[in-house]
Amino acid sequence: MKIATWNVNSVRARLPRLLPWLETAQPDVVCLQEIKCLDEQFPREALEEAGYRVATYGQKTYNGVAILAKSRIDDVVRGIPGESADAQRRVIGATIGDTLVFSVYVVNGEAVGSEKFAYKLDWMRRFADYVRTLAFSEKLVICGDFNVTFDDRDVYDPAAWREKVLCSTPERDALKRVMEPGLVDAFRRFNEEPGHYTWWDFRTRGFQRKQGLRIDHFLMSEPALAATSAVEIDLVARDGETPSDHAPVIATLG
DNA sequence: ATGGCCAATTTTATTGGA
Repeated sequence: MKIATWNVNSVRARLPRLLPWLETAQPDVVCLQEIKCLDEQFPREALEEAGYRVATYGQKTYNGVAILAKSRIDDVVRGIPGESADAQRRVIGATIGDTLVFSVYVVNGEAVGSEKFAYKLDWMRRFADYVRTLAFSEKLVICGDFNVTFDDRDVYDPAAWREKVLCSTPERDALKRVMEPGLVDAFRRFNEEPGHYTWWDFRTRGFQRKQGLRIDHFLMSEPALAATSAVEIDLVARDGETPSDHAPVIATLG
């Protein structure tokens, strides 16, 4: 089974890239972030015609997450349980077969010390409290755009980014708290080398200059990790016409 | 040091992204 995560930066704008990519990559499950539309605006019919069932948690203009799957999507959880109805829509989870899958879009944070940065740390703490309640003895896959790098290997210019947003110690500590109950950065089980990125800045032509960050991750419980044979970044999907600024990441289980 | 690109809406500017 292939599970993919992709921050598509608007699902409606990206549909001309998403549909052929599904045809080529043939993922069984796709976790989308930044769909940037209401549930009723989601291109559900086109994706169902492509062979996927759809669960969305959309929001106007900003944020919004979704899960696509070729098989049944059960027990859908939208948002962090307990948060208000008008909360930013950043997480959706569901049971697919024997695996609990979450699509997560962590707050960007703008700049270290800003109001949005404080909100990011608060959101991550609330998410960590929720994650703590999940079953780590089962196959648990929490993937998405975490907007945090783990270490210098994930950063094209570590000196320039030192303690900047996406690379700061408080954010990295917040991510560690999410993982603390028993989740692993699955990508690093297969590749220890620096220079593997999942996001590149449009403005600086970062992709063409190979200047990016690794901020899209697969966090897995040990049972999920044990079933995983590969975690790969799809650079082809980031190239070409009208790409997202993020590449998809694909985990192969079983 | 600065800005650059992209998407959506508030649309011919602004906001947010990272």
